Amino acid sequence: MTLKRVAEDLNLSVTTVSRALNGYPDVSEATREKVREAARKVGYVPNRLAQALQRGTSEAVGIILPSQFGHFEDPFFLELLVGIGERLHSANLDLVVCAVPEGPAEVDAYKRLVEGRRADAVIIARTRRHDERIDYLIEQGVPFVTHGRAETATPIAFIDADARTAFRRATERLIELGHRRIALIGAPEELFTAGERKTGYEEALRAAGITFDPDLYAVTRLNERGGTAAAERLLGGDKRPTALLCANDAIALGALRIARRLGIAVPDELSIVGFDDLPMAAQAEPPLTTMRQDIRGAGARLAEMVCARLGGTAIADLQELLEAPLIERESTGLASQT
Amino acid sequence: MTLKRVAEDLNLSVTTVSRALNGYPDVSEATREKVREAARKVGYVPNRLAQALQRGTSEAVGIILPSQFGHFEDPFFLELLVGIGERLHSANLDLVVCAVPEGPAEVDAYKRLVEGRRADAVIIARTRRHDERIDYLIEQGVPFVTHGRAETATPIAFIDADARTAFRRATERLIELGHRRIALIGAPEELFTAGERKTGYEEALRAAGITFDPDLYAVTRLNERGGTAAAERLLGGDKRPTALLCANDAIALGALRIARRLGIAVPDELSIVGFDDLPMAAQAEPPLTTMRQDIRGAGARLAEMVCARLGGTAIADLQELLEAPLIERESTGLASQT
DNA sequence: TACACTTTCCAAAACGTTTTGGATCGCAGG
DNA sequence: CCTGCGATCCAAAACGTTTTGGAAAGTGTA
Repeated sequence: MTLKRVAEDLNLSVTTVSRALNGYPDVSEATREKVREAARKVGYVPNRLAQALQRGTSEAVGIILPSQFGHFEDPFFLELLVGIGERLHSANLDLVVCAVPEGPAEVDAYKRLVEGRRADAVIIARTRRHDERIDYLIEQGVPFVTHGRAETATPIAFIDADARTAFRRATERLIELGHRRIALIGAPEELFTAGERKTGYEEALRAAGITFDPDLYAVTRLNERGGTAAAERLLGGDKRPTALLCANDAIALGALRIARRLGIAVPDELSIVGFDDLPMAAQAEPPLTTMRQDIRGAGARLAEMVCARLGGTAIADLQELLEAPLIERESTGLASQT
Repeated sequence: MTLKRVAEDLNLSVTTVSRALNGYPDVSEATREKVREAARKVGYVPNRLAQALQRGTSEAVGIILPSQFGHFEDPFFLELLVGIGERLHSANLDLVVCAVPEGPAEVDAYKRLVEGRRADAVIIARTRRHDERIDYLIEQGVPFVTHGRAETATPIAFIDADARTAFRRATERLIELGHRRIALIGAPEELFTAGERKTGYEEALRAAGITFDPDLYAVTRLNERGGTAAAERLLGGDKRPTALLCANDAIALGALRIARRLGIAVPDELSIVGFDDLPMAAQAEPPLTTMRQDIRGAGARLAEMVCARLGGTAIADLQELLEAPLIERESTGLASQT
């Protein structure tokens, strides 16, 4: 059902019908009502493509889903996606998703998205320190917002958890509990957030006069399997840490499993801290101490920010750092006296 | 950069440029090369919206993400999404995702998608026995494929795990191991697959001359929390089952947790079986016996099917039932003699 | 009566493609 | 010289909308 057909039925011009439906003031209330009624009755729905073509915008935002993140172990992305999707939907924007293997294909996918005018703006998640996707978008002048920061020449619109502060506080708390040998299982170093987490951890150590021990630092992928691997290495050695700070709840849960397998009591012999506060964290055995991040909320905010960006809001007004408070449960406790 | 600009640069008509790029035979090889070269040099990318409008197709398929499924506990959807997305991307189709709360908003979202010509076809996941989304799409004549079957008047294109056979086999195996009191934690009954699973279970019981005991049947949501709740009920009673068949790995993991909390040894006192074979299943303590389902593969196949459907393949040729083989690990064993 | 101003409507252009239905030219065959 | 034909090219219409720049009719004012 097209505008033309509705217009013919009513013996009006398409112009008038269009303007009636779009709330222009130059159509009488009587005809506006007639038009609304007729449109409703025949089930008229505007053709998105025609609208988009005419307006020169596609009313859609794109996001790339690196397939690697699709894995079960990493529920982060779906949660973010739902947050973004819901909010965009209520703003009457479509969300175009491309799943591509991580690597050069990613930038290509963004290219197809923006150069084919399929999306007015894009969202980037899991930013890397030096991110070609961001470089490309800046160069092209495409509006975008990111979840996570990056090292860029010009400022970008982002939302991010303040992982540095969170990790500093968590480390301070562990020190307060008497821990001295605190290990960090960090994220892959190309991720911007990896540096933040490590910095926060180091700041707290330094403030307490503890020197950073490279043997107490491991890097691994952000999933449970990564956690088990790293924990095996760290806990298998002779200078075993008394506390384990994990980049992720998934990693922390993996570490918890290893501790159990090795017969290390948590929290009596080993304290473990995660990040994210997944629902599973509270149900772990013992319930996991972690830093809370509202991922779905961040997704919703990201969607709002992308709308704002499209509406012309300045980048400087679209940079948000979210607190990630420490939720103390039962996986942390006083350091053992050994 | 538009077709017109390219044409002007070359002193050709837009017609010729268009036809040159699209491989029509009525343009000389010499001009075709010139056009290709010029287009490449100025970075011409066709405007998807204009193409879509003209062709009357949007080159996109839609999928609705019920927000409820976005939850961390249920990684199913993301995996499916990645499978679908990758394959569609390589077929040069866009994937438009809407996240909406489950309920009437779902059908509305599909309406917006198809009536606004935003998608040529749609994919439905987690089908319900009586599914308004499907009814609507059939009525509208919109091509669609589903993950999961449904009770419909006319046949539909679907892909689904053969949960009935899988659950029958699993139950048979438990009976073979000496179990008599086998409980089932099923999915919410409005889901089509819930009935399939229960039927398979009942078939095996009947064949072994065991009568179905309603006290050994619980229904719960398909996530870990659902599993803990249902297991608490089933294991707390006096006529405790010796085996637990779960609709889901997530549920099974929840049940495992409850067994541990109640001090019930797995598998010595209680056998537990899941479904999906999430990566986590193999790493559970003890490693979970489960039925394997390749969700990402199903997603890819779903994408192929939707392409086939758009290409005119008959519905009858697009109905696939996938085997879900039993993977025996250490959460199952001989029935205890109590 | 003429003028200006409002209100209400509309024809036509535009967005960037694809496709239809020729038009033009050169050349071979009669 | 005319006809027919293949090889190239192109103008214009079409897809469904929004927007521009009026036009027509009504209303009050001088």
